Amino acid sequence: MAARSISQAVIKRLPRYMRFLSEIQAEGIDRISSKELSERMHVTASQIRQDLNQFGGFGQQGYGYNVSKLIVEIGKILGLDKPHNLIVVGAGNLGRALAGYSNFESRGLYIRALFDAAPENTVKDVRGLPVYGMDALPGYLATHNIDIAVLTIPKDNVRAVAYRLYELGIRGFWNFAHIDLALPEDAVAQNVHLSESLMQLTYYMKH
Amino acid sequence: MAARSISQAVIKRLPRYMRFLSEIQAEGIDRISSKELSERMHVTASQIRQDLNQFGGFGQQGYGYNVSKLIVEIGKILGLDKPHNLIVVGAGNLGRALAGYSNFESRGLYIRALFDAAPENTVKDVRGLPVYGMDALPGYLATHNIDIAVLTIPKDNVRAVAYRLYELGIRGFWNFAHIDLALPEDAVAQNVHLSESLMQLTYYMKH
DNA sequence: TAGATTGTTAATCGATTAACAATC
DNA sequence: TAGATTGTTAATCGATTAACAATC
Repeated sequence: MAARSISQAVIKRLPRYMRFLSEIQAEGIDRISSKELSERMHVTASQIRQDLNQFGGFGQQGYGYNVSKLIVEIGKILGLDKPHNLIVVGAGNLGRALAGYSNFESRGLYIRALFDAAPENTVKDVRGLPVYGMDALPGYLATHNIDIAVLTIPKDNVRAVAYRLYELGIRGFWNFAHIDLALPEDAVAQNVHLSESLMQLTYYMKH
Repeated sequence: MAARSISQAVIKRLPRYMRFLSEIQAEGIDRISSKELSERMHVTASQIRQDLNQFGGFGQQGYGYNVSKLIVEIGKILGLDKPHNLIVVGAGNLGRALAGYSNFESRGLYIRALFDAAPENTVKDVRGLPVYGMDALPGYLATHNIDIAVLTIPKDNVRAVAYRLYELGIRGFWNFAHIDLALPEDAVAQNVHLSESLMQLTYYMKH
């Protein structure tokens, strides 16, 4: 489908289109023009058309875009047309918070289990999900089709754990430790730096 | 200090400079050239010099940059030269996870209390922080110098709660609900959309 | 058909990189 | 002083916006 070299700016915007289109769909609207969408999203209509056309002509002249179709198409682009199975490594508050996001499932993203160095410390389970010790990882990954690991463990352990998971076949890493995780070519890491977001807030409060 | 209209791209990078410089400082290094820093951060030396010079000449020809000084200067730009007091509204897993980030304090960001619609459900407290009911907000904010609210409550309540907090004097909002929070001119919201980050990951896994 | 709105090219704007004179 | 590296201007690159012909 998508030609090589779609800019990162466009890819960042795609999930945002998804969110707004889902809201619009939930309102029972099934047709929208780039102009209407641009007003809701506070971007230019030109940008919307330009972005979507990187992937193909999803609209229709004189009509606009079909909301349901667009959701499906953007979903395909984002790799959401097939389900993903995830594990959370690190069952602290953050790991449990992410495991509890039930709305991931509406996008085909299923969190299947949590792993923790001290699973016995986990007082309450999250949505009935199992919590295992780290030594259970090889066995679990050998028998379950997991493709993404959510890393919510302390910074110092991340590289080692990620490498171990890579060896066990995981190729997608959603990393919340305060480190830029670098991995072999065939793996992908998305590093989330929450504190950097907070510092942007303090910047804008000052200026 | 900073002239108007520093680009958003630069502001996003500033906290990242902070993180790397702190690491470098922790290694006992107190002097670094833009070239060395660029190799660590995987950006161009040109960009580093260009970015820093938007705010003033922090370096010295033939020498480079003093790490400690640079940390202080970027801290000033980011508004971290004065402490910020925060409350977390929504004491679920995510709220408790953020309240537990002890390393915010090294940047002068102090989480002082949590608030929740059902505070009695909070089994374990976080680092000894108090958890209050929502009706305690006016009294608490009248007697404590809080300037940032961390919103970790369900999407449907966010706008109403944010407006209430705004009326009680809060001007900084770090919002984790799946919504773009819009506020009056004199307030600032930083919206964190975790699921959008996950969808970027699935995109890159597919392509 | 006339009106609306896309797809797409061209123009503009902004951000990044390169280059080098200034200077420590 | 000579060497190193910044600060800063100029060149390049890329992303956004404007405009309009194509077409539903």
